[in-house]
Amino acid sequence: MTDLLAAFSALSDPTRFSIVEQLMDEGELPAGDLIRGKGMSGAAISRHLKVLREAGLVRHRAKGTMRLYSVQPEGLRAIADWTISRRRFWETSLDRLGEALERENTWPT
Amino acid sequence: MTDLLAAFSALSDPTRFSIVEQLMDEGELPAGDLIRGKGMSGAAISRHLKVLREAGLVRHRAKGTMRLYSVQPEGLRAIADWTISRRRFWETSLDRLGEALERENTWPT
DNA sequence: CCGATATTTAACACATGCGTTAAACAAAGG
DNA sequence: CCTTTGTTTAACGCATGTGTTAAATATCGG
Repeated sequence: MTDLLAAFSALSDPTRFSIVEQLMDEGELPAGDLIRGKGMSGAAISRHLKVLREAGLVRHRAKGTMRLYSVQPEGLRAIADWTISRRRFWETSLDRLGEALERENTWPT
Repeated sequence: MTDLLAAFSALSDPTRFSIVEQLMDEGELPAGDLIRGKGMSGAAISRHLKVLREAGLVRHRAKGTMRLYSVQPEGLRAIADWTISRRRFWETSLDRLGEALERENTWPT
């Protein structure tokens, strides 16, 4: 399976998507923090994290007995590159990419 | 399920992804054309097309007994919007969105 | 070394996904 | 009408995905 399809597959699950969003919003977090609030056993979350790791969307490093998870940009790049390469299909005359960017805060220079 | 997750889910299947790519490359096509070359029964492709329709990624119109399929921009927009909103995670200092765009051919004005 | 804490792996049950073939439908044309 | 062509739906079987609980691992601090 390509990187891109693996990324789509991994993100298509609501639990995994919310994990990625949480890591984007809160930065590096221990697995335990990702378990709390998801209404699911630690074992289930641990397996979701494995899927995200194998899709290249997150990475983790050991700190003592904890595993600190964070977003891995490479996996997202596969999606971003595809999206950009096909932008002609989602852009409209009144909604160019440049304007889409302006709806967001400007990136740091 | 949100539009975004439905789109990810629909595109995570290799057959469905290839259908969307083919429609992007070749434009509107009858279901029969999408069946040929996929090495799979028409019934299977028809069900894949239904999944893509329900995810808002393709649409179809009747022409005689044929169904002409094409890409539906709205579904792709969900992905594009999310990707752009999170671009900070896949951009790098040497690879800004603007430069990524320049790697592609310029969009029509 | 022992027990407590953090996380992953194993084994299992159940739901969903995807392909098949056969049947159903719909439009077109003789 | 009746048949042919194009496409979808139904019924089924098998593989994969996702959650559970229990057990395994690993690190830390006496």
